[in-house]
Amino acid sequence: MTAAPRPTPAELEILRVLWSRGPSTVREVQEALGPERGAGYTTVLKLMQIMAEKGLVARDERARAHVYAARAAEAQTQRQLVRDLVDRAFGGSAAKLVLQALSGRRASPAEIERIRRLLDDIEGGKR
Amino acid sequence: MTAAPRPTPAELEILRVLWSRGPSTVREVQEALGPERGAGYTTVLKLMQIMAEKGLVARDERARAHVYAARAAEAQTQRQLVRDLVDRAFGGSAAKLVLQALSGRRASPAEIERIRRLLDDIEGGKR
DNA sequence: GAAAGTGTACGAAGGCTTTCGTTGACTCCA
DNA sequence: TGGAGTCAACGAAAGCCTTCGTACACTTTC
Repeated sequence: MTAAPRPTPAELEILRVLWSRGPSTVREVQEALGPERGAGYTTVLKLMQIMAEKGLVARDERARAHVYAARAAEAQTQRQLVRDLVDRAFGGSAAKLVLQALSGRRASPAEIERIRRLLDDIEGGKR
Repeated sequence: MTAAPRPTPAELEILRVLWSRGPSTVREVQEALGPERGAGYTTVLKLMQIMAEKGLVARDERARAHVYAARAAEAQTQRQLVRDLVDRAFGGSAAKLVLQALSGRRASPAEIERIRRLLDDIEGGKR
């Protein structure tokens, strides 16, 4: 099992369900996706089968309804996606992306405080 | 002209050339992409023709070698891509993306200062 | 035990992205 | 005037993503 590839949009939706619900069956995921998504059962099944082949999810086949679990942690996948966007659209500058994300979008005071503290950490050496 | 769609990865590479060079011919773009990309001339031509159909670029056909120009400003496209990632991977929370982008990546002191000022602006009301 | 329900597996279709070969038009000389 | 070079246009191929119909296996229920 080499490095898992980047999830496609539909795959990412499924991963988000698995991250929030924990290990789940296909039916549970399909219902959690909600009606606005409207993906049929076999569509979700096929996607999750492919995800298992790709190594994005692990499959437990002991029960009749197989149980799937995300293989990478949410934060790890997010990091990968952010790095990808930074490289492709911001010439490798994470700071440019941050500026773009903060302008045009509001953040709560608590979140701003967290960001400030993170900036302090970065500036103050790796400590 | 409705809203231009999100550029694909290959299209984004071409847009980056157009943003940095300004209006350019296919040959200029193809050469600017560099050998590590290795896209053939007709490949780049086809991509740019499709981009013109999609409305991602404007085409000036007065000269024999048509001149293409990006239709959306770089910042606008970046904003679109960031919003997309925030929605798809961060549940709509831009702050979460920012935290993810800043950890794991270094930023220069000058950039950190710019981010701090932006946070001040946000916190201080729209002033 | 038959029928209904629930599950996996398989395959195929349609659309999009990327790639490039080929063709025909035009231009620039020598 | 004819050959070399440059260009746009077109079409097709290959691969991936998403969707779903169909088939088959197993379980539950009457």
